[in-house]
Amino acid sequence: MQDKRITSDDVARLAGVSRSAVSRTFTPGASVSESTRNSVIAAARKLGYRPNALARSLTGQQSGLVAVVMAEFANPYESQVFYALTQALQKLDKVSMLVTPDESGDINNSLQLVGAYQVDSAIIAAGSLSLQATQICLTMGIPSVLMGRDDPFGKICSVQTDNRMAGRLAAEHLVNSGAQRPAYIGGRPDGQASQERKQGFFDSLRDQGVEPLGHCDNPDYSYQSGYQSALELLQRRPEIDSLFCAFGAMDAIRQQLGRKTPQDIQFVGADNVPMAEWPGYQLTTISQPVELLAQAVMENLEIILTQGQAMARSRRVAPWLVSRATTRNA
Amino acid sequence: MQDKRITSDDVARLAGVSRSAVSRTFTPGASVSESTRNSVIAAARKLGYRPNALARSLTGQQSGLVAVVMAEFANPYESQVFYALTQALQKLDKVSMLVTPDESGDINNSLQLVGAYQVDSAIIAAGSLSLQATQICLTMGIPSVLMGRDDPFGKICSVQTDNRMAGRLAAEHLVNSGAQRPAYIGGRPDGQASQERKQGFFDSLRDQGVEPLGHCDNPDYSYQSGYQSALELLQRRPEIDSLFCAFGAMDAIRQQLGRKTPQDIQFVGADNVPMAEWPGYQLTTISQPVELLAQAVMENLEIILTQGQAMARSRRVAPWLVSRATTRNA
DNA sequence: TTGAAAGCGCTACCAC
DNA sequence: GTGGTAGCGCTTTCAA
Repeated sequence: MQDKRITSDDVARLAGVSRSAVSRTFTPGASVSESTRNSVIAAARKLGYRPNALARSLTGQQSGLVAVVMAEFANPYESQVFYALTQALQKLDKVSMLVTPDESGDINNSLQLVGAYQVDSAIIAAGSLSLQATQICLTMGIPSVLMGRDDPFGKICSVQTDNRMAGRLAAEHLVNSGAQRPAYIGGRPDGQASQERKQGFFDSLRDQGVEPLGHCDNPDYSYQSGYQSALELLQRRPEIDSLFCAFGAMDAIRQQLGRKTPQDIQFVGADNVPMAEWPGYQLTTISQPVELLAQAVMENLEIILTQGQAMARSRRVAPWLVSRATTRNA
Repeated sequence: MQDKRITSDDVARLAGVSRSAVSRTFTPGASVSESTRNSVIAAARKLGYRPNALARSLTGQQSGLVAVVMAEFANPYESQVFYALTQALQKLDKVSMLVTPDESGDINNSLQLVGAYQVDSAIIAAGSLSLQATQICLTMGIPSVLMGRDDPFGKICSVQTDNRMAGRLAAEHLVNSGAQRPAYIGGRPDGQASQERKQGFFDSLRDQGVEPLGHCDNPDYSYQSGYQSALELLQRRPEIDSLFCAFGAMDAIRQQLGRKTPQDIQFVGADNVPMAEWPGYQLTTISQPVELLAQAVMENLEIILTQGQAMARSRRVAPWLVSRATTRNA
């Protein structure tokens, strides 16, 4: 119920020391005598004192604020990533600030806004917006890490899933399960991740002596668009017996075309979204190693902040196969 | 590429005015002459200046930071809410800070952390954790708004969906569609929202002369638990011909029990999650009016901040029926 | 090890 | 309407 904010001055007075002493007590690795430290801690606890992070950052310290730029939250994968990032940051006593484009789809205003909060760094995971966001962060002088794609200009480091490996894992699983005529339905044709997945998938198939039967992209990686793409592809090539794809495509084939799994067709999902393990789905998927990605981002952030933007290297995180019964109960 | 941060001093110098003039230019409703304002704006633009929000908040201004306390992101409804809140805050030049419990499920440390950032207020939507969070925010002196439940102590205001109305809408829809033996599968037995929904549902049924056939709760409102509950209920009362429930229950009945819709059984979903409109589902649902809820929260925040915690009143936001083809294509 | 004092960038108050 | 100045809470020299 304390109405007034407790300042270091209050603590100092109660502890009978100077403000400097209080500050030192809360500065890791500063030089304070045991007795001083103890009385300060005691006074601080009694008063419920916490250093004002805003005031601290004004003295040249890091603010502890990290911007997370994301354009999409509809896809559960995105929100999972955001949650994981926030958790990881919290563990380092940092705080995430979500930055989203405004209604017109523009990211600039929002970035300007959080820029005013002196964020130490930015994590850019905004899909199609990421290039623009990267540019803006660079000109604002905010050290940044990209997620989910490379920086085509090679200016900043990135963290992403090893998509080729994801493709290979999917291919191996399908072939091991007896697939003979596999196909791929991917995301945006211009999406780096989708391209890499496809490449890994096809490479591995050929290595195993299986000829991939076809592939198609879906314009925006949405459920609907995957649904459509799958219908078209399967109408063109009805002999396809297995697919590496996302949920939309799978539902289309099972529901619209009435194909049964695994008798008629087999699937590996491209995203280990929570839905994949629901009783109705039980879909074998390639995991998106969200926590590991977040961890890798934290490590790069650390490097960037202490040694500079140039010292951080891009990183790939290995996904793995999550094997589940592929049959639907219906 | 500018490396040094631009301060109001820089702008003042370039514009040939004082720091005060710069400050006034960026203070809505301050008194500056047109000519001064213009030259300041020009200089600021040229330098890429934005007032430092952290420094500003040190002068007694509001920080513009708002904590959003949430315990769950797995449920797409939660992340939708967070996104909507962030967007709404951004529109008011405010920034959201997500606060989540740490790995041990404790919210205190996280709250302490963001408390150090002098948040102006907190939005508490943490389900089962919200009572604890509310308590902590109160003792830290952070004005708060609850989402999705009432404060049992009546200390702070809340914003929530009108759950009784949701229940009534569902009942009317089912009866209009010819339902005779409806049942309800809800969330946590202790959950206020679920209880209210049930009450509205049953009241409306009785008003229409239809006797509800049964109901059950599911312990944690998860997909799995709804799935189980539905199987049990339907085994006990196989004559049930319609349900107001969530996804898990619906999938269980269609897939596990093989009941067809709408011939064998009809559904109204309790959440208008994105999935509801997927081609595979096309489920009629009660909307969760997320944007309106966010808007209502903003309005309460405004009241709290300007007139004090006590002046804000709890608010109910009306949901509506989203009617879709209830048949699955399969 | 300690305290006094300067200063981070900003706004508010005060004379002009 | 305008500029000087004090001060927000903190960390960090610098003497002691």
